[in-house]
Amino acid sequence: MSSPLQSVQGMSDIAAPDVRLWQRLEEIARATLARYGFEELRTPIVEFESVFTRSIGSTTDVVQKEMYVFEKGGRRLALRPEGTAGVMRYAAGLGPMETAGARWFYIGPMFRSERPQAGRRRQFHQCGVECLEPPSPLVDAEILALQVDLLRAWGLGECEVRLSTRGAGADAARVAEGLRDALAPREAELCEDCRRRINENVLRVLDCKQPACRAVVETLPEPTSFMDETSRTYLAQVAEHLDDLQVKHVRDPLLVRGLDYYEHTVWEITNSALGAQNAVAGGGRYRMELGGRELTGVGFAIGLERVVSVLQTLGRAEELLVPGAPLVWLVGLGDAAQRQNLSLMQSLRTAGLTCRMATGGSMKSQMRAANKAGAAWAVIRGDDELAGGVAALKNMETGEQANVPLAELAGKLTGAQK
RNA sequence: GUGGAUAUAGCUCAACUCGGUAGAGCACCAGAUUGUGGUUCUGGCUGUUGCGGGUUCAAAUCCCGUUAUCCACCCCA
Repeated sequence: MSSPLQSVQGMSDIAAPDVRLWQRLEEIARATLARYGFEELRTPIVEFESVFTRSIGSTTDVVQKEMYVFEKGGRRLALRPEGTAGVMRYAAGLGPMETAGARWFYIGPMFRSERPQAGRRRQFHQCGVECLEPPSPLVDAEILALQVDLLRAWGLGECEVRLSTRGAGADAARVAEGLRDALAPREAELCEDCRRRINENVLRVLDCKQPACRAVVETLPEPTSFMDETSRTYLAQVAEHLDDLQVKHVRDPLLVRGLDYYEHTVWEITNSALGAQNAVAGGGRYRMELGGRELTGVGFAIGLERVVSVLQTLGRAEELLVPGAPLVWLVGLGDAAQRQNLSLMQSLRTAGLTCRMATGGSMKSQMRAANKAGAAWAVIRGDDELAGGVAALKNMETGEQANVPLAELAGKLTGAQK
């Protein structure tokens, strides 16, 4: 029986101290993305189901078995399983002039009903970008370089960029047909799944891990060999620009991306610090039709849980955190002092200080609380101090203590903070 | 969705194999001549053994179910 105290499977709370790392990662992301000219776009978490089925593809696993779908007021709604579809739904409602040079980014939760494991949650978080500028190898390279730049800014170590192309226009159909023809005589050698994939989604066969299937795949012609010259040239230019930008990458002709809307350049970034789910990020160029408008763009998504996981494995999470402001702890002896400390605490906060107090307990227990909270200063007041219009200010690190006139207290503390 | 492992105090774990109503460390709280934290010493508190059912005189322990967690497959970030 599920307890009302448990969170839903695969959906976890992010509490302190971890949440501080998340905040820092988001802060770094916003600063980095701003330098590339991206504006944040906050789209709803719930969309009409069709927004996803039409763009991601109704035969993909993400849509078929992983999407949270429900009905409300006779409408089929879904929790977003990824970010691009919602952004494109927004873009499709704008005029061509407004989308022409659009650069948007998003950070937020996504939902896929998969079995949780290392690096996989049912509610997970992605940071992604969408760039709707006219297709160009220059833009693709820039976006990929941005992604690598961001991963570096977060402090991830070695990441491997695998690059490929889906081909443009009719190429996708030609590749599928070419692969089917090549596979047809060898169907008997393939696993059950792959025999099904030949018709449903032939690219998936390339991705199969079964030894028998791999053996067959290795003898196949490269998918790019079925493509038009322009697709191959486009990929070569992207690779050249990446070299110019000193972004290391490897060609991986077998790279398959799961969503239907990709065309042209696609890539995936993996990190060896992760377990089986070693993809930390992915991206590519895409095209989709929504509401009678055709939209093309290039974008990426980064799995934040996986970034956090890499940083923790590498032991680099700690160094990302910036220390908080010094804490001032007010200690009061007796009801009168406690009451006046409440007001004093507020005025210190108005002066910009970070303050707390305990509402009860002996002086000893209040001092213990101050120490436990990591306070830098203790402001101590009892009857003597109240009568003298002073407070005893104690440096919790050195143990030094001196009486300070109330009027000078805030100035002294803010001065000590520098 | 499939498979394997796991679930005991706030945390990390012991007791389970060979049933006899749960222990340790850390943490927490309080004291150590009455207004001072961190170290030390002394004392104290803590559990529907995940949940539900079954077998038994007796279940943390054996059996079934269920929920969650971890890991892998599938797929993806």
